[in-house]
Amino acid sequence: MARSPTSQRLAETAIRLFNERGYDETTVDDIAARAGVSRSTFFRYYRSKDDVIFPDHDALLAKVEARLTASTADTAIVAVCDAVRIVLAHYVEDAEVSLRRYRLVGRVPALRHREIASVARYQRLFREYVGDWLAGTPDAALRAELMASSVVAAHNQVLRGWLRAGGSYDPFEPLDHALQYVIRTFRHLENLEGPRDGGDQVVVAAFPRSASPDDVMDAIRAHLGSRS
Amino acid sequence: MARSPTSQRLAETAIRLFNERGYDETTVDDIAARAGVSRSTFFRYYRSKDDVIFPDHDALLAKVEARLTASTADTAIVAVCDAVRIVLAHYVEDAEVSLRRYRLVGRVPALRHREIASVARYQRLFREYVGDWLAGTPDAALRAELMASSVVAAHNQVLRGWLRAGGSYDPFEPLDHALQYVIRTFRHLENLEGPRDGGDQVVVAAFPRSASPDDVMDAIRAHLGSRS
DNA sequence: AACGCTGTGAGACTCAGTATCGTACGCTTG
DNA sequence: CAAGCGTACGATACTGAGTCTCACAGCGTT
Repeated sequence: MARSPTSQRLAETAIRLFNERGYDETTVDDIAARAGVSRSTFFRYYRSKDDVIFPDHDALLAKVEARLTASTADTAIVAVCDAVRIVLAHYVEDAEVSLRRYRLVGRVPALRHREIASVARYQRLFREYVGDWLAGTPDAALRAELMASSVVAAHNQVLRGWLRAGGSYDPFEPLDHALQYVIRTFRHLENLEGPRDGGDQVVVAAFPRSASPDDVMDAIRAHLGSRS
Repeated sequence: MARSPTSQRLAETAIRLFNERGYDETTVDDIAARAGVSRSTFFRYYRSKDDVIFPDHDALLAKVEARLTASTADTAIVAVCDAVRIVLAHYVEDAEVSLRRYRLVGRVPALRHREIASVARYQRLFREYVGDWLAGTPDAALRAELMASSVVAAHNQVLRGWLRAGGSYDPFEPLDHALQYVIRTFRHLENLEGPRDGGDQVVVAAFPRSASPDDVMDAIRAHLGSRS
């Protein structure tokens, strides 16, 4: 958290060298030497070579968790959508670093794995939160998994687009747009008793005046998603 | 694919040693020695130490891809749901190995990362497939990402449950159940012009006879997912 | 001046992963 | 039978990540 000037310089040197020579071609010795410190010092600040690219993910995860537990949203899915903004905000905050890292990660499989692994931690956090919220309802675990993965997917999609575009616009509008999809998609799932149980379900229907009964039946069949 | 007896013995020895002493405490030398071969031979069959736990993932991915391109489903989401069965089938096929690996992966972060990374490859494959299918429609990339991640999430949820239960039941029924959720949830998204555009949309509504106009309005508001 | 604390450097060590060379075995082909 | 040939394996050396231990310098306290 409290980044010392030394660790700062190490991170900057590392990114620069990775971009110049490539990740695999840069040794920790190179980074340390160029930053004017010893190899020991590097590993004192960063537990591994790739840590220097992905710093404070733990801190960010903690922030997200705090936001979740403090949430006053009336729905789990809304709370999670709200929390995921923190993540995007973090990327936008230092866009420079995010962009450099994005280009790097795209070229180095090892870093891509690392990135994917940290995303999975957010998804897990969300899954557990939603799972607790839905506890006791039917298919709670399944719906929690679906909601969490969808929120993360929406976030990733928006983030990737923004990074590909070189961070040239405000990504929060598309994020809201994407999260609307998710919220609208899962609201009904959240209030549902079960997939086949119409319990206290409320559904809205609108047909063109010209629709024949057969048209209506076809539409209903399509919406029920009858399997082959 | 064509597993030689030597590679087979190496894999078995490795899993046994990992369970006995732990993953980090077992060196490649240990595995090779116990299997009666040299270190060189180990790396001839497996590119890395963790490869011995996750073999033929490439082959499985190819099978899934083949199934996708050969699919005759009338909807992208249905095709993907169909394809994901292959993955589950693969785990079920040698349940013994899957279960041992599951227990191991749960304890070793490095292996968990590896697992997550390979899951991400399926998700990416699905995303690209759905993206091609939806190409040209509004929010194609976003919807593709959501569908792909949901199918994968449903699969993972079912698989984890099955593994936790020690593989004691047939997981395809819960998988169908979960995929029904996904299909029913995303059908309407697939046919949608856009989130706000009611174009040729058909919606079904049902209210209890006792519902007042206000009840109806509240329900509609809730379903529209109006934000804070 | 003795003490402790903190940040740093130095060096040894383990182990994963790569590359190279040598060699034994079994196979065909003349 | 012998000469050649490919495949599988062993042996060895090397690079580099990551861990650990010790030493030392600076700096403030009492």
